Amino acid sequence: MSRIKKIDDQELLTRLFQLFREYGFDGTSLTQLAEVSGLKKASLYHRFPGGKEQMAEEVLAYTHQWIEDAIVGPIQNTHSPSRKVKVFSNEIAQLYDDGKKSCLLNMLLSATQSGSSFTQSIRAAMKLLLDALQNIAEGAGFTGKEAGIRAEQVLVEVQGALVVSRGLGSAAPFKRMLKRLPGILLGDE
Amino acid sequence: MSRIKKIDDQELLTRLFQLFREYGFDGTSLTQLAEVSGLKKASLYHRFPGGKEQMAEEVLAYTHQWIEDAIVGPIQNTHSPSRKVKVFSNEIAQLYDDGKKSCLLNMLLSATQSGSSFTQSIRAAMKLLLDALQNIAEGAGFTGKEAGIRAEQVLVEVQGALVVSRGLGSAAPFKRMLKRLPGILLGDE
DNA sequence: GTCTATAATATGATAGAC
DNA sequence: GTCTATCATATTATAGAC
Repeated sequence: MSRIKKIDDQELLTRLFQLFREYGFDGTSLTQLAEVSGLKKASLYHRFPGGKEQMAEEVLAYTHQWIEDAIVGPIQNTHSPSRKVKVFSNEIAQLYDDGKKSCLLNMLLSATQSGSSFTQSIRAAMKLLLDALQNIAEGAGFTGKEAGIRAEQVLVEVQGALVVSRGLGSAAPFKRMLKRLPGILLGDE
Repeated sequence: MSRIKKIDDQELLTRLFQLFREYGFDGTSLTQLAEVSGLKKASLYHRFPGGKEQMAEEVLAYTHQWIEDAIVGPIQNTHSPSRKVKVFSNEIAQLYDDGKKSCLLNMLLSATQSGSSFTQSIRAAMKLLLDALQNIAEGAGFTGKEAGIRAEQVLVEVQGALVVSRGLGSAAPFKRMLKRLPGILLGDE
């Protein structure tokens, strides 16, 4: 009971991710992080010598990877623009549990330690999403510039719908937002 | 130097508001709250016997009042729908400093203590905003139901633009969002 | 109404055994 | 790689003087 990992890196990051995205950086304590991971604090420090800040950074890196694997890749491998929109919608509906769960990027944006490296990672993740969305709009016939603006509008709608749905305690705004996405990205208003 | 207030209630709440909206509930400490208010911790507890939680609650109540005074009222006293949109846009552009500052409602949505009364106040504030926005859309000729949906979309766009603008470190998404508002509320797409 | 002083607890973090 | 035990500090909060 010592030289083998009680929990593998991916499962560990998944658990930490869930805490950070629910309570944010300052709202999440080491005690909580230890509880959900099934590890003692000292063991967490063995895995993350940089402490809580490193945990959040790695969770952000993990999220970046998730965007590439679940969004960017599948969209690239899909030909029809309208099916690309479906791929995107389905993935975020699952990730955010139909608007009931919040976005890690928004939650970590508030962090007190935010002066550090979170800012970069959040920006990079958003840009990754914007690129994928712009790809869709360009496939639908929009010029690069116009496609970029529509991609931005979609990211705005997604983030906003998450805030409003949680604020109102209703999944309805998130679901209505999903219905607007094809019109924005494919231009069929 | 004892029986008179060093800082009046309104100015005090304004200072606390700025802290909570920048760092959120868990990210804001009593030390910080004491610093910005110019009061010692014990004095803060004299003004807010319920401690930090009461401070946040009263800041939320103060925000509710602000919405009524700066948004709901002026919109009711404006006749042209297109001018109502301008009133709304100008007020939020100022409140959020063109997208550089975050929304208190979003920040307190994350609070650990959120199980308590924040949830209600946040919901009430959002509903107040939705009513004002729906008023605009109805004035522009939309039916109650359609006006409600457009009001919701505007709230979503505002909240989302704040997240994206802060995430990307650019005011551009917020400004582009402002330009979309007339089209959504007045229907001139 | 504000202050100094202090308490009680929680927090992020480390030392060292196994 | 994980654990128990512990530390130093920061946090929320209170007592009591002026």
